[in-house]
Amino acid sequence: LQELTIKDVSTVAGVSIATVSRHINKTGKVADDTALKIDNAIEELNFRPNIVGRALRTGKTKSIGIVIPSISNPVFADALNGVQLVAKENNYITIITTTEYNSSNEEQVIQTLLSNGVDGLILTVSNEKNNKLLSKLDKEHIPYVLLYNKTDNKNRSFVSIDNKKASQDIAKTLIKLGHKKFGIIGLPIHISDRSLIRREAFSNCIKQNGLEKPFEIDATHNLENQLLELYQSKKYPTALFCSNDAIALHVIQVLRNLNIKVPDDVSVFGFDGIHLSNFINPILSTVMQPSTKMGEEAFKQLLKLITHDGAHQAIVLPYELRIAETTKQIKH
Amino acid sequence: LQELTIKDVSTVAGVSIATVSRHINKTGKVADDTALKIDNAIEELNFRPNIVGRALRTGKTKSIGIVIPSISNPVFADALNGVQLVAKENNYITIITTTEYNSSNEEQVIQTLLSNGVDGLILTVSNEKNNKLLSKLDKEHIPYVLLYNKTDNKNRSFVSIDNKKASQDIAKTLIKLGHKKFGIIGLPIHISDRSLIRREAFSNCIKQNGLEKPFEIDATHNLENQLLELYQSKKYPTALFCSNDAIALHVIQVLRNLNIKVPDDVSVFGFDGIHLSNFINPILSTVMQPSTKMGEEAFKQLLKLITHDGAHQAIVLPYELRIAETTKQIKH
DNA sequence: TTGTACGCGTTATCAA
DNA sequence: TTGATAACGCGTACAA
Repeated sequence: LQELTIKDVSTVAGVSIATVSRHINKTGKVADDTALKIDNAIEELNFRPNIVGRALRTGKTKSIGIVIPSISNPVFADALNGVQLVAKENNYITIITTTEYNSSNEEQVIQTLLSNGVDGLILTVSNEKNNKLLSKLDKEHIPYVLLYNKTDNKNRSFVSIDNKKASQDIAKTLIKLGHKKFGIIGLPIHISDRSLIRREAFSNCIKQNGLEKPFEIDATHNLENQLLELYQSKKYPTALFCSNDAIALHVIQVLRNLNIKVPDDVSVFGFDGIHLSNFINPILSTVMQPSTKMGEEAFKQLLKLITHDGAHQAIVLPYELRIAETTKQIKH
Repeated sequence: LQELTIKDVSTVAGVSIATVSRHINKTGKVADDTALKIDNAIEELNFRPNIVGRALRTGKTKSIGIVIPSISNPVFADALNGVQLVAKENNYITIITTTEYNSSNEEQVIQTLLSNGVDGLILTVSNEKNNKLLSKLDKEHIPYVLLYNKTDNKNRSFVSIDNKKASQDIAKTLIKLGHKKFGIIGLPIHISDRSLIRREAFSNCIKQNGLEKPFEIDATHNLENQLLELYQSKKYPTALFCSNDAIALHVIQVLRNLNIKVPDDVSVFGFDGIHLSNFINPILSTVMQPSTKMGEEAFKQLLKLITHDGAHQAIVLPYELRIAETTKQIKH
């Protein structure tokens, strides 16, 4: 694939490879006429420097590794877009790996990325706390930024929204609409620590308002049957908080199949603000995370860490509560 | 990031680097006890070979480059998943780049990928015909597989469905439902040759059935106003063919804002079969492409090309016509 | 301002 | 079965 080297360029231009290298990298002075000769040679041969050789020599690959649960979830796709946008501007390429929501894949993909010599990592891990892998990265001084994960560790950087506050906002909104019985549909902790944070913040807010502790459903385990069972009982929740939009869309479809009307019979709240939640009918009430912006910020912070001109940072971006059509004042 | 080398391993194991390399790559005989010593050293140091050094030496990076219009469109995200699945099995990493539907970005991202020494490419280009870049790749014998693009060139490999037949199927379905006036909403040729193929196949099928040539709308140009204008006239189409699902979802939302009922007033057909088209209400009638499978097949074919044990292949996968809830028999 | 020569980590050839 | 060493393409210290 890569036949030409700077040797070829130097031959055609009639100069040494050192001069060619200097001109390409704009390090050191090169006479105007030799610069021209080199440019012509590069043009003529259609030469592009071999990044592998450069990487071996410099110890930098100008690539970053990304670890996310899945590409298919639009939240992460949007974040990837943000990362790519800024990465491209800075001449970095991105190597994307996914864990498919299986945390035991995290180690392997990170090892693969490190082995490929990435200059840094952007990670969304299942669980930030007591994470052996992150500790290992810390110990080896490998630059990384957490995306969506939050941490209290001052020696780690992360980009996130305030999940706790957003979840409380949702609880308050639903309470204000007159709801008294709640359900939470989320992911287990070994899959997503964000889900746990959202669940607890929501649940605590409900309880602090003197209302009954929400019923909890694990979305990974036979969702349809669980919903069916729940709604066959008389005392079913009138409001459901889903810990992400993908779950919310799925829940709404299941309810529709069960002939339970949203929002007339049940209000549903999501979390993420994926574009398509805006296209469904009724439009989903949700928390709009600035995913693209989050990806951009994650890369910018990572770049600071890589180039050593930045300390660790907790970047918390604003969110927007979108109260749309899947939530409604309760009937009395 | 990568401090340890096989030199360190050889020191700890008390053998030469050549033996370590042989053992790691299972090339050449290594005595059982020295193999054990090497394994222990690798374990103890937590050594992983430096892929950059290996790549420089072997000329193979075990990486492939992917060029798609966008990560945010779930069609491509699903295809990426398929590629990653098989790539991972074969110890290849994937470098993903996007053109953001701007064909002038194609050259730059491909150059970047080649410069990074990828062993091959998977491409979805805006327009396969008269594509200078593809000709250049052909000339330089760079292995690549087209994904979603179709080609008549026997010296190129591609993975696709039969867009023409699928579009005819849609036309026939709508005709059978009694529709007589049609609209097509698509992308211009410089953005997507698939859109053109679908449009023409649909249009020709309509005309061959003695019906009026469909009205055409460019989705990239002020969609809302165009639809508003169209539906203010009396003779508006009762059936709209959108050349992909993303457009269809957008169109449905615009119609909803204009208070035009789908499917009661207008039938809408999409194309792609993204997961979320199944979650909207009404459920979208569309062509289900096996995107994940298509990604898998693209990688498998690329691997054959890379390892030289395969000829070029036209891989056409079956699709499924999903006649769901956005299409309806016309009122008389 | 330019050129020579070394080394980054690895694999592969050759000799032992 | 093992070890010494050249080479991959590049950047850079040093010499000119």
